[in-house]
Amino acid sequence: MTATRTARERARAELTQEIKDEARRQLAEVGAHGLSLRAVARELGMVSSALYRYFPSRDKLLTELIVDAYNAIGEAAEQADPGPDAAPRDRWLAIWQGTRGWARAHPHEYALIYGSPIPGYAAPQDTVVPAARVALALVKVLTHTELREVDGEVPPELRAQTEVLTKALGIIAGPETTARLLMAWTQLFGAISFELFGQYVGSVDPADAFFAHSAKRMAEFVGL
Amino acid sequence: MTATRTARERARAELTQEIKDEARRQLAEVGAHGLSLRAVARELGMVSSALYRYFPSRDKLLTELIVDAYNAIGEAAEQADPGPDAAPRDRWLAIWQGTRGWARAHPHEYALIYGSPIPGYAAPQDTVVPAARVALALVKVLTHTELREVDGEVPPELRAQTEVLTKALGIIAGPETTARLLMAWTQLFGAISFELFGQYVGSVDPADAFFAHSAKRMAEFVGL
DNA sequence: TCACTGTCAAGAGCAGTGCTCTCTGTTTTG
DNA sequence: CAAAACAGAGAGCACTGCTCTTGACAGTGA
Repeated sequence: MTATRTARERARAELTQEIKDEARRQLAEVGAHGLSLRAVARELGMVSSALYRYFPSRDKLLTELIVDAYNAIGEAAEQADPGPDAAPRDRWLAIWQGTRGWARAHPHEYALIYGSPIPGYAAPQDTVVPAARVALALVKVLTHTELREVDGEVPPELRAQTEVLTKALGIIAGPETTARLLMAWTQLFGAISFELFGQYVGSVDPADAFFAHSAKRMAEFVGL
Repeated sequence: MTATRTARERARAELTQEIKDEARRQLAEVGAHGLSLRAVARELGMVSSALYRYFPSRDKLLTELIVDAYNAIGEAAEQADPGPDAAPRDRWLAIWQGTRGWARAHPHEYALIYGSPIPGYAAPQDTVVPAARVALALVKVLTHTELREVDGEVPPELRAQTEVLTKALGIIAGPETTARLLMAWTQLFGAISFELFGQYVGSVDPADAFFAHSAKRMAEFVGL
């Protein structure tokens, strides 16, 4: 019956989760490169070949970890947002801080999604939606908010791209604003990556003040 | 004699170079993670253990490749600069384009230096100076140029950091300008990373127009 | 109750890895 | 010319991802 079947499936789901947890733990210790199925199995008290019942390959396991990480950082961004009642600038800053906070708490998972792509590994379509969550959280702040209009010419090629984006996201904003939003998005993750990957060592280290300053300036920059 | 000694040493230097070249070739094919000493040795027609006469470990080889990559991208940036006779905005844009051009031509070497840090690998002091070359090229455009003064409060913590930087770099610029320069530097590499690491797929792809636009906006942003 | 079926873990094995060691042959040096 | 320094070869260790086969077990229909 379904009862027994679910019992089995529940055990399976639990072990799957345990494998991912242990893999995440190892990720934090040795990085994506050093993640070893055998070591995960060993830690879980099972033999390596048994893991292949749950994940067809090391890459598939990594893919799941990647999707989880995208969702986790996206959720962190969304959770940080105080909501539509707060001042837009405060929301913007909170989302930046929330995103950075998660990244600092999970540097190896962050590196997994925003670091060097894993060679021979193509991001499956599953990652597209979770990957956009942080950006969407930022976009949400701009909607139903009066934006200072930003001026500037946008070349036709870029204008076409921004128009596709505004349509897809359902935002009412000119090409220049959309382009600046993309720049802000780039700045956010550029700053986090530089901080986590050690590029700020020797210049802005610790980066707290600089990060908050950047968030503020980029808010102005997009017209918030 | 020095002649004979240089004969041996020259052979050694040549083989060292060949090893690095082959390693770079492999890097482009399989990435840093897949770089294999055995495969390099095989391709060079020698046995793996012989490589250890030239590089004490795989990590040391990687370190050399990293330093080389920093120097190469720095040189690309410097070469792209049309020099002090050109208009500052043109110089700025050219440096951005030159940096991006090198990165696109050597994505795996770029990933090596601006991607996820290699776990268990600490960047040696040797990388600090080469790592700053691109930033210095940008700074050079600002010196001896009349900057539009940019306004904005800078919190004391960040102000202290910018003051250390302006002293070290010998630039005459206020804290806000320096902070904005740091943001531009972050934007430059954030955009290149996003492009190479696939984050722009589905939004600004190809990124040529957006990149040029970003360069222009960031030039204005720093007061150029 | 009994045979059948699907699931699971275990173990051996393959081809590959970084790295160390010892051995032999060559080149350089005193 | 003998001694010392150096170069490469080869074997070997402990490890990796992954495949294939084998034996044990749980649930199901006759």
